[in-house]
Amino acid sequence: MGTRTAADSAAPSRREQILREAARLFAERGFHGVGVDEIGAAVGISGPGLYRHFAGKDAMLAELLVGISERLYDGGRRRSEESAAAGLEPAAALDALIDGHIDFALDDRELITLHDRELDRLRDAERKQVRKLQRQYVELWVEAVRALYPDLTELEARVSVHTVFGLLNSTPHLGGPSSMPDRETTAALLHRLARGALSAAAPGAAPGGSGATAGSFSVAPDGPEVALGS
Amino acid sequence: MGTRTAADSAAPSRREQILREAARLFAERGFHGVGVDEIGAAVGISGPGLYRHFAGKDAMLAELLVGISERLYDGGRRRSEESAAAGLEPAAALDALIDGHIDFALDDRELITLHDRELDRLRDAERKQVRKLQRQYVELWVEAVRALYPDLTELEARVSVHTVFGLLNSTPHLGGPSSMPDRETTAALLHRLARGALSAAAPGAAPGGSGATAGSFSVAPDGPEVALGS
DNA sequence: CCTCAAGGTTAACGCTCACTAACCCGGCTG
DNA sequence: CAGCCGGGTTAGTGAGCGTTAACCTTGAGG
Repeated sequence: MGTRTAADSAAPSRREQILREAARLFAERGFHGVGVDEIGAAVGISGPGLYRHFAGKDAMLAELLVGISERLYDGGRRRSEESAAAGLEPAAALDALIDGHIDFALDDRELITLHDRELDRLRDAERKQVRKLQRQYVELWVEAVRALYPDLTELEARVSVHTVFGLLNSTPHLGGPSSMPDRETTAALLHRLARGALSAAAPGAAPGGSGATAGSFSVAPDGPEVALGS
Repeated sequence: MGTRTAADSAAPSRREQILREAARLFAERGFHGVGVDEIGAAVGISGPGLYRHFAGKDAMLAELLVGISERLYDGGRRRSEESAAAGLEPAAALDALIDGHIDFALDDRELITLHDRELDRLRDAERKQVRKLQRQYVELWVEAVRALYPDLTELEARVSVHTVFGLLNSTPHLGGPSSMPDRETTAALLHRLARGALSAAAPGAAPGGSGATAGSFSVAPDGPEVALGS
């Protein structure tokens, strides 16, 4: 391993600078669409100078993707543990997960893009590592969702969680800030969308956990509330 | 362009065979990750034989992407027009759009993957064409959504539609049929999730944002009673 | 039978691009 | 001052790959 763990956050430290620029370029034009010379140029050095910091182009991608998955999973686990420790109700625990993911999706849109676009360019070892972290992250969500909506089957919960990831991860497609409300408003909207989707996942048409906390569902002041009964 | 319109559906006609295999391979390993020799091998001919049918590798991708966007938009427009002609209520019109998109997402998962992964590999002309079709398709949805939820601002509706696309288009990430219910069940679940998300888009109560109590976010209790299927 | 076109084949070319080799230089440290 | 070493540099190399060239086969038509 490198002698350097990712501890220094104060100084951008070249290495991190390279990673940041590489992430941006990879997300913009794809892993194969970016040459090492470009990455070098983006940080002021030229071409093969990168090999003083990384074993190769693949290594950069690997470090990026593993880092992303770790950040996502660790963040999710931390939040889940905090929720459990604080004895929060299931709805609040799920909200914490959602907010964490939204922060990530809004702050690191490029990483989101990379994460599900270039996974298969990795070597077997690293790809398995990333997949494992992804599975664990999904597991956190599935547990949180099923705690709130116990009527969901395992499979339904899993599919729902995946699609909600798709929903939240669509931020890169939203275009520049010109076509998006300000950050806080967007985050709130994303949160409502995600919660709305999950609350409708149960086939019974009666969303809302029958569990301990069925209470907190109040809303829709001017809700359209279509009586859709055809 | 080609003298051949897409009329012959009876005979796979080599050309379409090539397109189908190319789509599969591109989706699997990315445009740059697939060589022409592989595409040729997939249809039983080898390498440069493809150039009897296409001007180049780019041309295959272009035809695929333009075809996808056209199919999506045309299908959506047809359904919208039918809904309007039949005098259906807004909810039913939106349901029609959702079902159309779900059919597409379930039947042509690879095309979905290509559609938002390799768009930037196109020449300016074709990329603009695809983007235009995409915009028009989004417009259909935005109109349908706002007809049903008039309280949504234009921006909110647009963002919500994009995220719902992200939700529906996440089917490729769901893994094989082993990790998915049967088609009909999955379609119904996706429909509920999409409707649930959209029904929660309107800013209900406190946009307290990140914060505070999670409960204030929640969602209309009786969400979409999906009138699906029949 | 000759021709012609459609649809293949293999060989080769040329370019891009990741990576290596060889060299260089400034700043610590002994 | 010597000497190492981290971090650059430029030139070169070799593989991969899209594309072209030249040639071959088959079947239909006058």
